[in-house]
Amino acid sequence: MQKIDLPRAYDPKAYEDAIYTEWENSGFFNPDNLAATGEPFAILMPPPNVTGVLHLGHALENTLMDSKARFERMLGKKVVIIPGTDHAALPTQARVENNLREAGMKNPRQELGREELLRQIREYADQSRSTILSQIRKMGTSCDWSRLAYTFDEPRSKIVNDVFVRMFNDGLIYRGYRVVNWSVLGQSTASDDEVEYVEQEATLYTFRYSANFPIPIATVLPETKLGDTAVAVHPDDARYNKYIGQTFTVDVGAEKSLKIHVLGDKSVDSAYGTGALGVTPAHSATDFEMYQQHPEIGLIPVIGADGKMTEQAGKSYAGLPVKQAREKFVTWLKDQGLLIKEEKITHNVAVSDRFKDEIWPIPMEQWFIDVNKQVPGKGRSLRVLMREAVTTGLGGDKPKKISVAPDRFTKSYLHWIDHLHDWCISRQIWWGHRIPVWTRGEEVYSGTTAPEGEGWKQDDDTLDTWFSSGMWTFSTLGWPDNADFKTFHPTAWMQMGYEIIYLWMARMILFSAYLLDDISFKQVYIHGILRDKDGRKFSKSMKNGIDPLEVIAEYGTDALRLSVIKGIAPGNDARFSYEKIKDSRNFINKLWNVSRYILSMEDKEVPTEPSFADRWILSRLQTVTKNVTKDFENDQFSRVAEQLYDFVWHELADWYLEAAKVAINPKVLRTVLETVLKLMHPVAPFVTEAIWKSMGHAGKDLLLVAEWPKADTKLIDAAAEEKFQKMQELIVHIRNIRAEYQVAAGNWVDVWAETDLGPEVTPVVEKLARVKLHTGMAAEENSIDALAGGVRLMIPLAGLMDVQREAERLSIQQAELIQQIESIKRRLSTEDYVKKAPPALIERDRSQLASKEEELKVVQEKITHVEKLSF
RNA sequence: GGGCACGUAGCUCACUUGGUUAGAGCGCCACAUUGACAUUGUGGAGGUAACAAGUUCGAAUCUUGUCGUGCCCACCA
Repeated sequence: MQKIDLPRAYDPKAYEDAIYTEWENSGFFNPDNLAATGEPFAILMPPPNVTGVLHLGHALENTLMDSKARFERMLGKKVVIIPGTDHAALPTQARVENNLREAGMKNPRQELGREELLRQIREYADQSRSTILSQIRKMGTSCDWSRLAYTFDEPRSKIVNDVFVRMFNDGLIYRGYRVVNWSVLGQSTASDDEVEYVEQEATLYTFRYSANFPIPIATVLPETKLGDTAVAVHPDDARYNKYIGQTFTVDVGAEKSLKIHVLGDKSVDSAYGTGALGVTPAHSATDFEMYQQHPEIGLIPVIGADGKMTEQAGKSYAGLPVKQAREKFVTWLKDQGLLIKEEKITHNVAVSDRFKDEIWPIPMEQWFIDVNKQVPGKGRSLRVLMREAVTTGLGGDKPKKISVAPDRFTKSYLHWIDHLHDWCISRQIWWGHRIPVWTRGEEVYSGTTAPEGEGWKQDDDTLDTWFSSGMWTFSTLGWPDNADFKTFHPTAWMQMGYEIIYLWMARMILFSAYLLDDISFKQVYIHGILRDKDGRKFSKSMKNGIDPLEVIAEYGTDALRLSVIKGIAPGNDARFSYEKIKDSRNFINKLWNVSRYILSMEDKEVPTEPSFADRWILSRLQTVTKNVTKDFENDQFSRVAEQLYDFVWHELADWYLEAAKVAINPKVLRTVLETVLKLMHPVAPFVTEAIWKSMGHAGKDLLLVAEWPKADTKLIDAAAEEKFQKMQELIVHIRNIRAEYQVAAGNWVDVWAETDLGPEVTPVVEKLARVKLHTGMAAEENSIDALAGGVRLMIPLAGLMDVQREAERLSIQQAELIQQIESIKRRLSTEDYVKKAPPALIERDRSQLASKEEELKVVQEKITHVEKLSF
């Protein structure tokens, strides 16, 4: 045996960093160094937010996109993964401000001022960014670092401004006075998608505005009622519909009176509460819509951006925090005898997903993208374009259709599109792209730079962070003139978690459709989220987080990669546990040892003819190659991992390597190993590259760019597969029959098994018997004879079941067989079955029946035998 | 309230167009052990496929209903 110079166990730490550096230095991460004839294939890395460090979800994403990219690269395509990060405007500023608050600062914006706070945020973001970039390297992602992008860098910012100006000039961006989601703590708006709902106990107050007002109403927010301008009732409600159209003047005890119009509106549920709805246009999005339909009712903002009551709420309320105003108003209602009922209910409170404070609907001037207006030159609205991109293709052009996998997410996307409101893109925070609009008196100018002349003032607001991420697929490629843009857009493949379909995917579709008249990517793969072993989300507060870097340090990157994609179904959440990582680590080690063994056999002589075992493994390898290729093409990553696991462990290692010990064929061993390494490289890049190198591949002959194997149908050998399978059955058969002889033969059993497999098989059976039937412990006593038509073995009795257990097992087996036989007989005597079922099926039944009857006979003989033994 | 999923072994999950005896990993039990690998090997136990009805020669798979679980959206006056 050749000296083995590889360690007994694979140690990832000894290889990973060096291999990554070698890949990087090879230049093959950059598509410019790949064959120019290859089909372009671009994947844009979903840019991680610079709000912190990477977690397991990022490990999953990196594994998915990198596996896909490595597969496509080996197919010969011109592959690029463009890495990048997202400045994540509001989340990042929120994170830094929250940190400052925890450190004792009351109002960071006031205390630090714009410049200093921005400096601190930038510092935090830069640090987070560099951590993230090194983590991406650790995960083995084969991205082209020369194309690194950042949503807030110079080229990206320029594109953001260009696009804004263009949309502004096209009339798609407008400034409007609307009710928006306002976070008092964050001092900024939030889009609908940035609002979470938390269930809370609250008091529902039922009251009348005044004694002369005929309709009672109910509310959990009494203080906002100081801004009511109408009451809406269902037009068919006999109790109230006589008042529709009337206007009442009511005194609400705040040194002012309110004019309340009574409106008829079909959306009012007359069965809920009092059956009437107090309309507060300024502090409810739905009431605001009602106001837009009936502008005559007016709008009275009573809560200000500072979370306190405004002057318009009345003198005695102005300046009060809302909670105090609520108490004051309720007390007043009680004193006036207007409060009819108080009851505890649970309801959903809107909360900012970043600042965690309660969201108040407040009317304000904000910037919006109009999703319903016709896009100049296209004759269709953005909403329609966003719909077309996943249904008919843009403008009915089929190649301009995005395929979403799994398809069910298309449905929820369309559902969302149908309920889409204009997108509020302005934020009142400082970290982000400043809105490129300048005003001077009544003049408004939008441009990429400040207009000429004195007295212009730039808008103070910044853009929603998704405004810039929505351009990611083309801003990274250097739209509009860069060669990359022409080569790689639309990008080939995209992946994301289902939780950002609306936030991100929708916005990418929007911008590409509007600006490029194209889709942003051809395929999108939606994945679920990783949960802990009990199905809970990973979160800081639960302290159940798993740090990918720690996993990598202990188990290696390949083990991490395998464990995150094993057992995931597209779009479904998956559970993640240390058991999975260990299992993957063990498998990586198995592959390592398989390779180590194969490499130690390199100097063995080559037999003149491949054995039936050689032909078997080569044949199986073709099937596996075919299936793995297909699964990669269809993004069935989990199945890729499973198939390779089964093949390497349970076919190659468990059967072939043992069988091959009889007649070692280094050439076949090497072919099989090389193919396996190629097939596994996309999911386990490091260990495969390490083995590849120790096979003598050097310099630029990297597995990274090795050619993907093609299944060779000439090597598919049904005869060899059948022979091998029969041999496996023979081993099982021998194991089963030895029980009959155990007493008769003492410590050793002399087993005779008939077979028509021929003399070639005999030595293999003997070899396998050592492993599978525990004959190895006394090999010299083991004897085997290759007799005509059979195999004769001496097998030790250690480890056999006791007679009683065997008897029980046999009687169960007998009962099952009888049942099965009867069921087949019953089926075969069904007229319809015989008439309608495919003939092959009936044939199968017949032969099965025969073999089962045969089996039953054997079992019954055994039972007789065991019964004798038990005396 | 509207929508989308799901319910398969103790646990986590597969089963690609309905067709042999529903599979795998973990866990459990028994056995083995200087040979590439204890990060190992060989076996075993364990399932009325949530329940019910229907379609079919045949259903885990298709239809309907019931029960249960998860998620998304809307609303919560």
